[in-house]
Amino acid sequence: MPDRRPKTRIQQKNSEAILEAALEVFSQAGFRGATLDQIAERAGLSKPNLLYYFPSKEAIHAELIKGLLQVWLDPLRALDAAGDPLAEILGYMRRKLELSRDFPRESRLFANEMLQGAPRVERALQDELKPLVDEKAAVIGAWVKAGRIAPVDPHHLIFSIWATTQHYADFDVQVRAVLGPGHDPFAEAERFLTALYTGSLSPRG
Amino acid sequence: MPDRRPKTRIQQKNSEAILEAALEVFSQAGFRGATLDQIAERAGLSKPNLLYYFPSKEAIHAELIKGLLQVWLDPLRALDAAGDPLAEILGYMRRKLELSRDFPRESRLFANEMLQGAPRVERALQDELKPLVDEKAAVIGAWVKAGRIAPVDPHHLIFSIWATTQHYADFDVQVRAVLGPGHDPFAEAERFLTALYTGSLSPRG
DNA sequence: CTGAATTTTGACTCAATGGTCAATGAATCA
DNA sequence: TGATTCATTGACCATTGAGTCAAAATTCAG
Repeated sequence: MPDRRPKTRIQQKNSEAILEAALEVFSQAGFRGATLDQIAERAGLSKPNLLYYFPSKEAIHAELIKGLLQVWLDPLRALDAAGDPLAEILGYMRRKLELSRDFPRESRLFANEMLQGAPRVERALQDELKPLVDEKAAVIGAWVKAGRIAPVDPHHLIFSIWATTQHYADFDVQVRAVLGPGHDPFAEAERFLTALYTGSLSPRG
Repeated sequence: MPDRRPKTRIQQKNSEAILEAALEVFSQAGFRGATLDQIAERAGLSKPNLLYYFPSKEAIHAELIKGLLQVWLDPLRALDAAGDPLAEILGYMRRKLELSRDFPRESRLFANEMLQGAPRVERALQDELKPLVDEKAAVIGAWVKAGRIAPVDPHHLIFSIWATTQHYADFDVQVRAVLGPGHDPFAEAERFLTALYTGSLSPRG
């Protein structure tokens, strides 16, 4: 069995192909909806060969999920208490929206996990997500207290940024069905959300 | 085989029990993740008995989906061009949030469907959702043009209401994990979203 | 070039799952 | 009460899907 760190070129290449294929399939069908055959086919491997690289379906999924939360949280980590409040929050929104645009499959994988009740990430939510969000919510809370932005609940402000940005990845079909052709949902979303938060957060609102 | 309209008391009762159980299971596990055994068990029936009432797993799911879009769109239909702009939009947000609170399983069922690429509702999105949204977007657009609310993209305003309200049903686990105990997410959300849209939509923003 | 290590696969197993069916057990109604 | 329809189920079946394994093919180091 190959080690965690792929050693040979072949292992490197095939592991990547498997994860890429698995991301595609899991994000679209959910964990139970995905089959190893689908993943193997998309990766250009036979099923037994796929199982030579990963011990189980669970393992592939776990590997995919592992990095996910980190990437998802990075933009929030970058929110700087020393910066300009509105600019920081808008910057966070923008980075999150870019994630949705550039990694929609990752977003859907995560959404699937949440819908299923987060059985495989609940721990991580408690141990990593909550502390970070609490920390940044405190930063925002301080801005509010100092009168530098309008009074809002920091936690729910963060939720609203998550919700609005991820919506464009997770509900992509719906968004496009409603807008019709000739639209760039993400570009429009950036303009709209900038206006939304600017209007709402400016002090003395 | 029983007709569409249940005739006897027994058919009435069992059909309902099946749909109720199926909603529970489908919304949590997705279509492929759900099994007839799970549904049958939850409905208190044997699997063959369940299949006496519905011809297939597909049929149960279809029946569930059928009514869904209507219920989902009702709050938007109620948005009144003759009313006060801000009050109408806030009212819509509030009704949508109540749906999320009172029917989270329906919300998740719908979200599952969207994540999967909406294979079973794409037609309905085109034929029913889009026209209605376009109509109401035009109403909001007229309010903007009249200077009665701040200039915003009506379609994306509606998207943001969908996103923020459904988030509390679909990502319930995450919301609760982050907030910790002692919170009423929906009550807090109502306050936050009211402030968000009031601050952002008030004219001369 | 040769032997060892790595990679690939055909042929399996075993459990789960959607669905069928004939037979049995209730209701119901004349 | 007896005949007829409705409801329920145990025993199946076919397929799919996760995972195994020994053997074959390929790669690679010396």
